[in-house]
Amino acid sequence: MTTHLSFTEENYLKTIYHISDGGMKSVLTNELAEAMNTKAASATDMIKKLSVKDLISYEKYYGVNVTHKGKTEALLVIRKHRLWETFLVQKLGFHWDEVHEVAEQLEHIHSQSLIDNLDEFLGFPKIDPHGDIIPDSKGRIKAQPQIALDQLKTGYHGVIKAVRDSDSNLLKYLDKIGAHPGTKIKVLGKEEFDESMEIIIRDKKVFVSKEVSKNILVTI
Amino acid sequence: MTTHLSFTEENYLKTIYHISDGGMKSVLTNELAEAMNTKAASATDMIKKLSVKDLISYEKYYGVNVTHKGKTEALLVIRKHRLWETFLVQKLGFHWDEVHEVAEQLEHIHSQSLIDNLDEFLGFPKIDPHGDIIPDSKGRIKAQPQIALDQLKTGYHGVIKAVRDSDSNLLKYLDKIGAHPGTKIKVLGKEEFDESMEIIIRDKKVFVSKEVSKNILVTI
DNA sequence: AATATTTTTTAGACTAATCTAAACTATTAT
DNA sequence: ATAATAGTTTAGATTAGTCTAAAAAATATT
Repeated sequence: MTTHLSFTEENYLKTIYHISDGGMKSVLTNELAEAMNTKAASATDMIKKLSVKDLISYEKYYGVNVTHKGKTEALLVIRKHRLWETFLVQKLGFHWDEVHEVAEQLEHIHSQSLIDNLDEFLGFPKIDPHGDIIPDSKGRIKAQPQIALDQLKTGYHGVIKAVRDSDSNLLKYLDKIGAHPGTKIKVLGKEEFDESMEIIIRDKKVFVSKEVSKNILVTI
Repeated sequence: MTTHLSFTEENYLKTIYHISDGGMKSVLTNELAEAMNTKAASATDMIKKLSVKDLISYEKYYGVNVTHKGKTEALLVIRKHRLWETFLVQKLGFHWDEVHEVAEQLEHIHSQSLIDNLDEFLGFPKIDPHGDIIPDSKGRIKAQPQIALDQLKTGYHGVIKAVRDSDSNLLKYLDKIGAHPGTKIKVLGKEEFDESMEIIIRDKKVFVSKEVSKNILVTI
C-alpha cells in the first residue's frame, strides 16, 4: 500500500503539502527550494522524481501540487510527526517549543506497528501540542473551520485552536502572553499603520504584531 | 564532544564493536563485510573513513579494532538502541522478538535531550529486554562475569543474564521453553556427538542445541 | 622454496541528493 | 512589440555509499 519513500522524498512531499495549504494552491519551484533550504535546481530534480511516482502533478514551468496519493502519503508523515510531538511533550517532559527538530527525525522511522502502538499508548490523541489535528491511520484529516487571528474582526471573540509556525521564539513568546490552544481571546482593536492588534487574553490586554496574529489560528 | 557520524558510519562502528567482543579481538575485513551485508571493498572504504576519524585503528591487510574514542561512540549508539528497546517493550507493548529492527532505526536519532529524557522516563533502567546492560550516558559499561551456557559444566546451576542474538526465531523459541533473563537453570548433561545439552528450566527438562546454548549468557 | 589459494585493496563505475553556471521560458515594463 | 527581468530547467560536477573486476599481499600447500 504505502510507497516506500526516502527520507528526502518524504520531506519534500510534506513541504509541498504544507506550503500548498494542503493541496489548495500550487507551489512554485523557487518557493519549494526556499522552504527546503536548497536551490531551485535541486527542487526541479526532486519534482521530477515525485512526479514519476505519481505523488505530485507537475507541468514544466508551472507550479506543482500533491495528487490524491501524494496527499495521503504526506498526511501519514504528518501523522507521525504530530504523534511524536505529543509523545515528547506528554511523556518525556519536553516543552512545546523544543519538539519540532526531534520530531523531524522521528517522523521518518518506518514501522507501522510502532506508530499504531504509540498512538494507543498516547490514548489516540486528536490534536498535538500546538493544537494541530493529527491525521488518522488512513491519512485522513477533518478540516476545522479555523481562521488566522489577524482576520478576526474587532469586538469578536475566538478560541485559539493552533499555532501555524513551529519557531521556538514565537512559541516562547506565546507562552509568555498565555496563548495556548484552548485559550479564549477577544479582539479589542487594530492599528492601521502596522496592522498590530490589541486583544484580551486571560483577562489581560496585550498588543500583538501582525507577525504573531497571522500565526495564531482561531475558531469563532 | 560527540563526533558527528552518519547513519552508516554508526552502523559500521557498532558492528565492529560487537564482533570484536567489545574490543577484545580484531576484526577482519571479510568478517565486517559479512556482518554488514556488504562486500569487502565497501568495508575497506569505510575502514579508511573511520580510521581517519580516529574511531578505529587499522593496519593494511590486518584486522581493525575500535580506539578508545570509537569504543565510547559505539557504546553511546548501543545505549540508545537498548533504551529504545526497553521503551518499545515496557511502554508500547512490543514483544522482545519484535523490537530489534525498529531500534536499529531509532538508535540513529540525534538528540541528547531525547535520550536523557527517555532514560528518565523509563526509570534509568540497567538492562534491556534481552538482559543486556545499558551503557551509561558517558558510554561506560561494567562488564559482568557472564559465560555462554555451552561453557557451563554438567551439574552446575546458573542464572540466565542475557541473550546474545536478537534473531526473532531464537527469541520465540526461548519464550517457548521459558528462558528469559533472570530464569534459573541447571545443566543435567551434554551429548558428545552434537554438543547439545539437557538442562532443567522452570522444573522442566529441556534439550537445547549448541546453536541455542552458545547464545544464552549465564552467571554461576 | 615455489606455487596455489585466500583475503584485502585498488580502480573504475553507479545512484541519490546536492551544487554552480548556463540556457531556456515566461512575465513585466516601456 | 520588444527588451529587460524573473523564474525554471538543463548540463555537468561533487559526495557518500555501494558495486564488480582486477591487482596486490598474505597464507597455505606441496
